[in-house]
Amino acid sequence: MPWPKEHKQATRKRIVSAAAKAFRRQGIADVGVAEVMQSAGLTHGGFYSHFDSKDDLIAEALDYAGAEAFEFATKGQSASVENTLLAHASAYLSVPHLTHPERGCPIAALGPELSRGSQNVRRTLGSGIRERLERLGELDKHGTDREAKRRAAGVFACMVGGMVLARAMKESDAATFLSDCREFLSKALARDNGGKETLPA
Amino acid sequence: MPWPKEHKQATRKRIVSAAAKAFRRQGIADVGVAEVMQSAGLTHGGFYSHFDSKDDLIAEALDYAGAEAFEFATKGQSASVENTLLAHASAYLSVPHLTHPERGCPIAALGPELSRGSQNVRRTLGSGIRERLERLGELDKHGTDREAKRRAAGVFACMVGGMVLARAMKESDAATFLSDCREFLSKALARDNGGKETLPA
DNA sequence: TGTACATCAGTGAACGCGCGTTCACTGATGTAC
DNA sequence: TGTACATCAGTGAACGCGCGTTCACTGATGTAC
Repeated sequence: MPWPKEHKQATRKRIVSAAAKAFRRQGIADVGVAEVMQSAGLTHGGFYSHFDSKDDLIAEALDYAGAEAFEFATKGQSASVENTLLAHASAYLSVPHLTHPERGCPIAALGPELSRGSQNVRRTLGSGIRERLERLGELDKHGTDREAKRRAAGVFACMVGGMVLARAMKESDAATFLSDCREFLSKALARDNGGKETLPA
Repeated sequence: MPWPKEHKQATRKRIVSAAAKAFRRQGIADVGVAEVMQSAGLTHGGFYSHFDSKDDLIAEALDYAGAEAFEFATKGQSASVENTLLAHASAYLSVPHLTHPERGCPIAALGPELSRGSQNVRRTLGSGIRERLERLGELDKHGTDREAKRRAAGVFACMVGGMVLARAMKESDAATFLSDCREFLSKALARDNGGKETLPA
């Protein structure tokens, strides 16, 4: 082997990372293979020695972005607050996430575009969402499993829709809107937990 | 005037309607001017006597789609239920809406793509959302104005995100997920209204 | 230790294609006489 | 009432461009001797 075995793997990861960032910032259709490769410090010709098609890259970038976004949301939580469902949602419905789609949730940035994608992309998308819903469910185990599942669904929907809407607004309206969404969830969740989920203002 | 004055106006409306449908079904980037014109029964050459650019069409189609979707959601409400915020949200978070993006909410179908659009598109999008939030606020006037505004924000977020997520899932999971979202909102809203907002199962 | 070599990651020109847009034109229409 | 005409909605060929993809190649690398 003339090259160290980790070398190609590292390059591939650089491409996926660059794609995950560019797709979330500009949309998948508006980012070409050449642009991704340039962001990774390469030329476009080499792309097909790493991936079979742009579509393969999309699926892999989606996986990568999902993991990155989860990390981003976890880091964004106030240290003073315990790791609850509401804390997670509040970190998601935040101004840093609003202004940095390229590091944020791929569903908020690309959801409908991904839903219209290939079978391969849709599969990745579907299992990513299922996993995310399970994790959210684990953060809030009050009541029956079915109740926890419903809560996770409603909160996740509010997170994604809140971010999609906030990014669709004038920037001056967006921060207030996000704050309204957080407050709404705070009250909705407080109902089931006797107020335990309420965040400090 | 060699042609009846309503003729060109009617043709223009046919183009806008075809675009509004095609964009929501396939995404804006995947629908060409030629395809829209063909759907309207015309050839692509005539497009620029109606619009300055594809971008102008996008903004107009967005307006058209928003109005159409509101009508769609209003018609979808069960006749037995009074026209409340929850009833509106339940009609939105429905299987017909899930399976017919081409007649549904343009934000659920195209939100992020529109947010990345031109200034013109963003302006239309922003004012459409503000108007929608106001209408939702009018459906539920309990508590202070500020509380009603928060409720409208949270519910709208849950509607949009719920639909985006449901469409991103396997079809077999989507209906249950939508039902979970409706239930979540039902409980969240019941809290403020002493149960008045609860829908029959 | 030094050198010739095989490997293969990455290069860059080229391809076919579909897009948004332009433009010279055609032909259906209501009007003037 | 019938006909010649001006108008302009709609046609379809053509354009430049950027895309995803292919492919013959280059040159940096670890290995064999």
